[in-house]
This record gives sequence, structure tokens and C-alpha cells, in this order.
Amino acid sequence: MALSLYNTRTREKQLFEPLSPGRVGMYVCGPTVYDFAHVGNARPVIVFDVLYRLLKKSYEHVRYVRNITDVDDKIIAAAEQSGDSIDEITARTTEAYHEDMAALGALPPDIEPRATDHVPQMIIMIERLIARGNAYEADGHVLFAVETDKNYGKLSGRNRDEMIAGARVEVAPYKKDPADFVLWKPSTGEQPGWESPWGYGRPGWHIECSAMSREYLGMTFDIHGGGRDLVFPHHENEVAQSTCAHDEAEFARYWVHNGFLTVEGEKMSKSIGNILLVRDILAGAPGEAIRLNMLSSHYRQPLDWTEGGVTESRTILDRWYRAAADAEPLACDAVIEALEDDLNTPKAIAALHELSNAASQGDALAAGQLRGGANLMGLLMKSQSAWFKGLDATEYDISFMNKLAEPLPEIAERIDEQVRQAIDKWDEMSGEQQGTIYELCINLLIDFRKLAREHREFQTSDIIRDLLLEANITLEDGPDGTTWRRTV
RNA sequence: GGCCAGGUGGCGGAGUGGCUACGCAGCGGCCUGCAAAGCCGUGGACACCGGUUCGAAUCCGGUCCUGGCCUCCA
Repeated sequence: MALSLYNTRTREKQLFEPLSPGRVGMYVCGPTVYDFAHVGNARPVIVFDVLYRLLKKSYEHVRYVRNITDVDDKIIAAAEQSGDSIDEITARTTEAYHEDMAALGALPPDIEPRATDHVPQMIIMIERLIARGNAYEADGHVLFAVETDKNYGKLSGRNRDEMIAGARVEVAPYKKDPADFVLWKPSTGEQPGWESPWGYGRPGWHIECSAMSREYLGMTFDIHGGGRDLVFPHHENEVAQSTCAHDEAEFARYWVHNGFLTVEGEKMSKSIGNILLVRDILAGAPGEAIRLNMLSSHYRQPLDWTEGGVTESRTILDRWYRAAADAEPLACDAVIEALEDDLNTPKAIAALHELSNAASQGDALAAGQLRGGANLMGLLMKSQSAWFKGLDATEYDISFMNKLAEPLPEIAERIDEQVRQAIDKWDEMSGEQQGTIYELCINLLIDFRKLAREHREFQTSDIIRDLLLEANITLEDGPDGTTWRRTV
């Protein structure tokens, strides 16, 4: 194992060596649960999922912690707007998040702590910071005094003069120094809050990650990840809080940050109205296609999300599923090597293309390596038939059976009575039953078409093929007969 | 304004001082009743201007452009 990662703190690629041999701790900043996840939220999840899978391959004990931020002013605002309670909003958003990330093939983290379950730990940390002189109470708030931390700014590479010069937001009057940030703030009325030595209130944003990483990974741990946008101020502040509260013990050893994402060339924003939700993309494309598209550029590069890109990823997966068939996954050195080089997923994908080409030409070893290499990235996880025929899908379309009568009455008449009855009861059937009938109907038409072709009645055979194509089913005539696949 | 990334063929996207990246799309061919899939072949790039070098897309300087962050905001 020779994994190297680009460390934001040192600004260079470094060989990864865990603090304790065979043991890796990784903390990734998770979602603030006030709305559905958008593509931008999905990028770190997928990137760190690949890293997690890679680490698990090489280290016996990997502990992946990803938090849920369930106390935040945006959640309070969402509750006020919708009229739903904060608990309702966070519960349903968390559930939706889990569904979406699972659909993208992301493994759940080992521990998913919620901020609201760790307020006592945050209070202890804040008390310690006050005792050490790194924090002060002012006007019901507790603030971190940035000037007490001589290392402040190192992670993000900025000095205090620059920060003050660049400040464009009005400084709150209770701050001693404009750079100071909130550890605890007062809550009133309906706002969520907890009793504390500083009165009824709630934690600032940054302290939760310091408290929860301490709780589950210890004072010093290996990898801390998140989006680039979090480097400042969020991660900078985490470092300050944690190192000061822990007597200068090192905090995260490797900082890994993924790049930003635009949609069709534009920055996602509410004002443009182009916030692209993961669920909406999932309605039109398989999770693996979304995942491959996400991994097709290097995680530190900017990524422009386009519909065309998703379609291309899907085409590629079709090729790979065809080439790999249902080969047993084998270790794939080319992919491992690429991923160990700072998660070079595009290079890994190039290696998979080469294996796919070899496998298509009958190389069984390559087929296994293709499966194995792709699996390491959370791709090619399905069976070939599940991918192409989609019999694990939730929606089936058998409209082609009803359209049969007009162009081909003689065939429509010959449809078995049992099948006809089954079609009539379509709406009462379970998804699984529908899948069975769906497959049965397709095979029935393939049989009719075979007859027509044997009699060289190509017009009839082409009508059948076109009918199915309208229902997004593509027929392919091969040397061993006709096969079908779903194309949407 | 400050700090930080990045600008590679029609598109996506690695790489990096001298060796075809790779893929999608396109074009030609094989196969097929026709398709689809597959296979074979094929053109096409390194933002701009200087410099260093035997040699630069790759290093240095400058210019232009794009994106991110700049204190409770993702």
C-alpha cells in the first residue's frame, strides 16, 4: 500500500501513513439537514466513499465518521417558513439524505453522530477554551479569541491582516477582534437551546465537528475531509478550537478537500434557480451513472455537471457491463495504483476502459479485473441482467402490449388468455409481479418476432422492434438469439 | 481589492521537460435482412506573448480569461 494524498495543509502530495499502524480514522463534514441533497452535496460523499473503500482494502480498522448537523440557523429558518417543527424537518431530511446517498452507491459511514446528541461535549470543550484563555464570554455569546492562537490561518494560508482587510461584513459589536468567531450563542423563544454556564443557548457551527471528532476519533486523527469551500472558515476554526482545547495536540493529519461543482457551466444558486437535486437526477439516470460522472474528473478539479455527461457515463457503463458480464471480481492493480495516486479516478477509469476492450475480445482475466477494479470505485455492483433489464426497478411500462392490436391484429389475437388477464390486473399487482409480467410480455414479443423473421416477414419484425423501442426496450439480434435491454 | 485554484482535440478528461493517455461523438470498413451491440481503422489539442533549454503543452516571467474563498456563509 502506497497511498498518497494531497494535503491542503502542506499543499503537497504526501505519502499516507496512519497514526497507528493498521488503523485509520477519517472525519468528513456531513450535511446540514434542512433540504434535499443537491449534486454539490453528493460530490464529497462519493469522493470520500471511494477513499473509504480504498482504505478498507488496506487497513483492518477504518473508522469513518460523518456528522449530521441538525442544529443550525438555516434549519430554524426552514421551520419558520414551512410551519413544520424542527424535529420533523431534520428527521425527514436525514431520511431522504440516506436514501439518496445509498442510491448513489455510497456506503454508510461507521458512525454518523448528530450535533444535538453532543451538546454536553461541546460545552465541556468551550469551558476548557475559556479556562485556557482562548475564549471569552460577551453579551450572552462565547467567542473564540483568534489572536490567542498563533497558528490561526495556517490551514487556509491566510494571515490576519488579509482577513481584516478583506472583511466585507459588518463586525458584531461584542467581538473583541473582528476575526473572532462564535462558540456559543443565546437562544430565545422557539429557537432550539440547551442550558449552559452562559445561559440558555445553542452551539456555533464549528464547535460540533471539533467535539464529535474528539469523541469518536480522539484528539489526533488521520484524515479530515470536506468541500474546498469549508477550508475557511470552518476547518480553520475547527483546528483552532481543537488544538487549543487539547494542549496543542495535532488535530487532523491529512486534510483532503474536493473541488467545486457547476451545473451546465453555471454556479448553482437559488437566484438562478438551477439547484439540481440528487433525487431529480436519480429519476432519469441510474445511480451508478451519476457516480461515474462524478468520478470522471479528479476530485480536486472543478467539475461541470451536465446532462450530456451523465448520458455519456451511462453509455460507458453499458459497455462495461457487457464486457464484464458476470465475471467474478478480481484484484485490479491498475485501478488500485491509480487510486493510490491521490485518488486519480480518471486514470483508473482509463484503465477500466482498457480492460473493457480486452474483455470484449474474450479476455476472461480482464473481465474479472474490470469487475474488481470497478467495484473498488463502487461501480459495476449489479448483475448484468439487473443493469440491462432493470428487473429491480420500481416502474415498468407495458403499454406496448396495448398498442399491438392496431398494426399487428393477428399477433394480438394470439396472445395467451392468462397473459391477457394478467395485463388487465396490472394496477393491482405488486412491483415484483409487474416485473415478472413485464419480462414475460417482452419474451412473448421476441418469440413472435422470431417467427416473423424465420418467415422473412421483416416488416412485422420491425414493427415489433419499434413498438418495444418506444417503451425504451432495445432488441439485439446476436448469434445466440435475441436479447433485450432497457435503455431508460 | 486580497488569497487560492485552473485554462489540453467537437465534447469530457489524465499526464508532464523528448515516448499513441483514455473515453464520448464523427468518419471509413467488417458483421447484420435492416438495426443494435461488437470488432478493425482514422483525423484532431495543449489560452496568448516572451524567456530558459539540444528539445516545452510540461520550467520561468508577463498578459488575458474562468472559478472558489474573504469571519457565523455550503
